[in-house]
Amino acid sequence: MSRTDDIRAAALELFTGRGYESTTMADIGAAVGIRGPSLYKHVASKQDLLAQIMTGTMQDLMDLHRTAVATTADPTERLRRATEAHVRYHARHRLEAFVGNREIRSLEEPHLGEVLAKRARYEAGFRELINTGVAAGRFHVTSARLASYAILDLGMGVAVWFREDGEITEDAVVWEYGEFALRLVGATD
Amino acid sequence: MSRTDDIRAAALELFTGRGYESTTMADIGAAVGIRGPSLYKHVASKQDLLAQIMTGTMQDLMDLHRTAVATTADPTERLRRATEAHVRYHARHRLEAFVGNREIRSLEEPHLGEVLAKRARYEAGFRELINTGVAAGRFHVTSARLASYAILDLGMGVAVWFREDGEITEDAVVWEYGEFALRLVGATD
DNA sequence: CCAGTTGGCTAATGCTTATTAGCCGACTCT
DNA sequence: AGAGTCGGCTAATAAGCATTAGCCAACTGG
Repeated sequence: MSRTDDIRAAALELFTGRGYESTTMADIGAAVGIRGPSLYKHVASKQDLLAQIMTGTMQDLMDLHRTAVATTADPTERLRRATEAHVRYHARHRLEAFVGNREIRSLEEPHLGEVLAKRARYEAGFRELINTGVAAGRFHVTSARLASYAILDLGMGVAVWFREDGEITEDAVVWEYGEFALRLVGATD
Repeated sequence: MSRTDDIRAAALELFTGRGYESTTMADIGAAVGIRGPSLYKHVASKQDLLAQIMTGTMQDLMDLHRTAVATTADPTERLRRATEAHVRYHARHRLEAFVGNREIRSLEEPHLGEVLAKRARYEAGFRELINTGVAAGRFHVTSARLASYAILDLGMGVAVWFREDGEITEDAVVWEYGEFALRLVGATD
């Protein structure tokens, strides 16, 4: 763990707690025991710190989604695994996910476009999963788009309220939310 | 009342689009055709503008919730109506709801405490609704807390993606999300 | 043992910002 | 008409901020 990693971790925590705009380079420096200007010996800029968090988060989510969906063709099982991966990431990396969702407005080009494109593809993946299930007569929803929005939003919510030391474990949330997703789409098993 | 309301509306729109911290008084002034400093002839401060939005939003939500739940004792119907009110508010007043959720970090005391307290009571209302249904054997969930988080998060999501001129109408979202909520808690009707 | 690099520091630079002061024209009421 | 208020304006105030410049001590590798 290098100093640079410490800085990234401190920035992540501060961005989560008070937001990108309200976090100063001096704050980040103080969190790792140095002065604000010294940070520039390790990172390019404050904006770069944000960009790293955002692009890394979307990349991780995409990778997990692909892996989750790769090993079965059954619509119900695919949706369950995709939802579980989604929720598990939002519980386990709640700071990254929280910042990734909340601070898009502070991300500048060219990273903004990249992240938005990745996000659109991620959403499309869920919608397709649901559409396939509906076409196969396994899911029963009026609008696949609404259902996919709903499932994705559930995960984002997890990043907001989940606590590692809370009374609900990560596994409990993952399992229950997987169930919620299947109930949502009216899966017949 | 014209000017002051125009200013509040402009501030709401700008806070939604670029966030509280990134919105300047000059921006808000420009949106209503005057200079930044002139705003102080109508409002006390930028922070006051935010506080009005936040407290007003929570108050409206609480009122709607109480009304929705008042006219029936059936657990399923109560949860459906509460969810519909929740979702309808988030669709119809998406800017208020969006800012209300996203900018809590920028709200200062004493308004912060007030808003957090109201929000806690609002959440407790939903949890109680679900607990009652579970106790009556009408709902089937492992954790009422998880289910209430899930339903509330769905509404917040609506405020993010809903568009008045989109292809999905407010009524469609309200109805479908009401169904989602009942499916989520495994309501037996 | 010394040249170079690394990673700190303080001071300066060049903004941007909320808010206040103080001025003034236009309208209102008597 | 004239006193007062209303609602603009520009200029000043007093910060706060990201980033750069330039300095220096400690390590490091040959």
